[in-house]
Amino acid sequence: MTVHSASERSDRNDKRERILLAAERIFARHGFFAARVSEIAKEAGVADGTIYLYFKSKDDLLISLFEQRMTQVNEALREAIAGVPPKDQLRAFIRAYLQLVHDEPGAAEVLTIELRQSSKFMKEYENPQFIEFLRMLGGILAAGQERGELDGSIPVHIAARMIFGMLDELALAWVLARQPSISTSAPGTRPKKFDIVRAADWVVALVTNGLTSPRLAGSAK
Amino acid sequence: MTVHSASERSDRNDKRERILLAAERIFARHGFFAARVSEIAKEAGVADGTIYLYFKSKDDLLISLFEQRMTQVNEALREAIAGVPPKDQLRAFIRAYLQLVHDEPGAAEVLTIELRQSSKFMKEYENPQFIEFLRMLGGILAAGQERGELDGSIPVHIAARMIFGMLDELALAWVLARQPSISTSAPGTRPKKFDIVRAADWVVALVTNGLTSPRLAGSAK
Amino acid sequence: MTVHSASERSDRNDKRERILLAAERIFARHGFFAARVSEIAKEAGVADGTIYLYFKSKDDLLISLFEQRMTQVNEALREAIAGVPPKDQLRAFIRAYLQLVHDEPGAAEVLTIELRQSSKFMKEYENPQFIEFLRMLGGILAAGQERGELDGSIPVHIAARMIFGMLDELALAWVLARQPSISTSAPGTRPKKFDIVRAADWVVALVTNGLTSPRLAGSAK
Amino acid sequence: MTVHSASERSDRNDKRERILLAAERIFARHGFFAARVSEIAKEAGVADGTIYLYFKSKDDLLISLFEQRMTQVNEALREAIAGVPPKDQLRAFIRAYLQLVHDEPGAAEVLTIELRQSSKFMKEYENPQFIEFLRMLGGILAAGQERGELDGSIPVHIAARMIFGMLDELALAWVLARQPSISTSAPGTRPKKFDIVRAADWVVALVTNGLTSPRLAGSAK
DNA sequence: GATGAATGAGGCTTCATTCAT
DNA sequence: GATGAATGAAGCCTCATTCAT
Repeated sequence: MTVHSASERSDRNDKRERILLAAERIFARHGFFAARVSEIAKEAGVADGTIYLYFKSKDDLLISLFEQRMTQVNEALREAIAGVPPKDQLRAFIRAYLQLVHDEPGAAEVLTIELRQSSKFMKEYENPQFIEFLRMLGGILAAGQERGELDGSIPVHIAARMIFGMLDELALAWVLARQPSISTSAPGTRPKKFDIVRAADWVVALVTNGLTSPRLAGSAK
Repeated sequence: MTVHSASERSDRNDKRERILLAAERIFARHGFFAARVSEIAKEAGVADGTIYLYFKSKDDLLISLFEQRMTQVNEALREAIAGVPPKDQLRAFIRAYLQLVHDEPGAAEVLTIELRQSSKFMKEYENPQFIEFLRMLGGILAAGQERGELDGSIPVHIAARMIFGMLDELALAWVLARQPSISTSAPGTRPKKFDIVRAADWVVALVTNGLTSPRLAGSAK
Repeated sequence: MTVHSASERSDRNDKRERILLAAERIFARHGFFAARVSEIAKEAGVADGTIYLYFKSKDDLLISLFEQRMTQVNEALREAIAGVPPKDQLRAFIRAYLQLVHDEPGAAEVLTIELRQSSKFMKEYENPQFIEFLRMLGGILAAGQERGELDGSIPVHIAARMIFGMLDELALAWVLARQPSISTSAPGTRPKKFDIVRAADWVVALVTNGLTSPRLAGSAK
Repeated sequence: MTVHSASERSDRNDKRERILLAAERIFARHGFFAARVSEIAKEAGVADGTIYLYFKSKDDLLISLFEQRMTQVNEALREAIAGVPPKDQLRAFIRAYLQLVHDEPGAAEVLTIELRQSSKFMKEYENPQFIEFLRMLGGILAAGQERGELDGSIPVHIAARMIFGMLDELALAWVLARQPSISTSAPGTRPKKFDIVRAADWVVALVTNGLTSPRLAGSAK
């Protein structure tokens, strides 16, 4: 309401956002457990105690990071499929997801690696935004089934999981492959570098037609 | 050296195996970082210090567990596809993998959740048995491509990753769904229970023919 | 300096007094160490920093509270014995003290419990108002001895301490007994509730005649 | 059962006792809150972590210290009045208590100062051994009343409290007076040194006959 | 080999105090 | 004067690892 309101609110949001960004970087670099709160504070350019003005605990910091980033992911995906013809929405969804991974590798690393990590969070905390993600993907598949375009024999929630599994594994492989590689790992052990954006077409191809050779596909059934 | 050698060696192996089994249970229950070495020792029925006679460190314990279990998995998979006609090997591989998950949920939980755990292990340590797993799966796919049965436009190592991603995600969803679950989680948030063994057919269906409705598949291309 | 001086000074005193009152309540509720400066500020309706405009530190706040309250106590006691015949002053003193405890249980709790709190305050800081309290009580006793009404074999400063000990212990027992008590303490463990004002007569009786049965008292010596 | 049992048990008890003794000294020196666990460990000649093998927390350490020392006090008092004619038990009790204070000033300091300190412990934790102490003292008084030797008009539990108050205050004054005195306190502010053992007779005198001059006592009533 | 009591480095977190607004 | 967000020092406690028995 006052002239200060806007800038104060933005200051506050700025600092909160800076801490989240710093946490993202540090979690990506060391993993949640190995990450030190003091290192996050240093990276964010704030005092250790300041983090606790914005987050209840280190755990809360990770959860907040999940929620914020997954919310952004869901919003981006929702936009990506908005106005797209139903039959092309699955392709749009997959492409948009891998594009996000490409554009925000740090976020992808945290979401991909830490998300499932440590039963701590998978068991006691059900990421509501991840649920939402699966719901959106499942909705696209269900609509396709209703239109008769997609095979109805695979339960939608299972199919959604499988597709997420593919995307997630590709994201992980890509994220790990693009590391500067600190250690002198034996050649060939690290995942080969590849174009994650281009990989979207492979996922789409697998999901829509499977791996069966097109030559055989017509006569297969 | 003595007449006791055999039994002593077997005693030694027994104890090592007991510790690994205990570690598997505790890691599955709490996750690697939250697991306490002393709890593993208690579960194994040995003293804390005894663990360090068989393993260099807690890290080494997890890595050894990975190697041992993945080696067993690879052996089981190798047996499962041995003697199977090449065109049926992919199906056999997928079925065998999910059957193993079903039979050894504790091992599956550790492999699935902790495997990607924390850059700590994915970056500094390349699980050689996991590489071998991907190589085996990739080999099946490459052979199929060479026989002209499988589409060659998707790189083999990418396709192998995608398939592993599906299997891994299904395993994770299934493992988490079967928890007794202490807390009263909101309805619908926890993955629905499903038959992981039956899910194999869905994976095979997706991988071979995709999700496109069979009616359309013929006329699609 | 300005025409506002008076009201400003009184504003200032008001705020200082509000902070002292808030501190008294919070110290009584949690004890000095467990009390948070920010909670005192909130109770007083001022900002955290404001407290430091009126007090040097948290320690200073406690000490100021002691001085202020003990000064009030001493004034009240001085008034209570003023104009009272010498031989009745001890009784008046004791009654007035326990009446004060009854009327200001919060102050009593802080004075009683925190007064001897931690060597921190008993060793490095000699509460001058407490000294004054003992001096006043000792003066009454000395006068009684001089008049031959009181036995001179017990050193005055020791007798004063003993009387204060009785009063203080009764105050403590009474203050703790009147707690709403959150926890369900085992029956009989918490001090029984009693009338602290009426207890004054018991103290007077003990101090003047001891516990020896009146029947025996005459023939005792 | 084995030859090691005895010494092992005694080793364990030794270390526990050493930690308790160290805690007693450090608590007496700085007070509970200002005392540092690491300083206690150093004083006890053990590592910081070792303390947590014997006590759950710093709080538990203080509570254990209370219980142990008060148990010893109660045992000593019970022995002191055993075999003493009922009419002399009160005197014996008082003397024994102040003798204990004299012999164990460190314990007395902790019990006296920290016992009531910090509502934390007085509100949430009712020292069962202190209850027992009051019960023993009350029992002596009740027996005296039944025999007609003591005046029955003061409730026993109140009288017990008053006597404890006297003893406690004397103990406190004596403990604080015997300090080497680090700070340069103004002369006369610190309690005068006195013989705490001799003070027992003053307490007995006050408790039995009051302060009224013996000359007047006979004609008083 | 086996034990498990002891170690002690190091992290998360709190909170009295400051100071720019 | 008043504010309250920010600071950062410092403490309690954990737990992987060691080593004397």
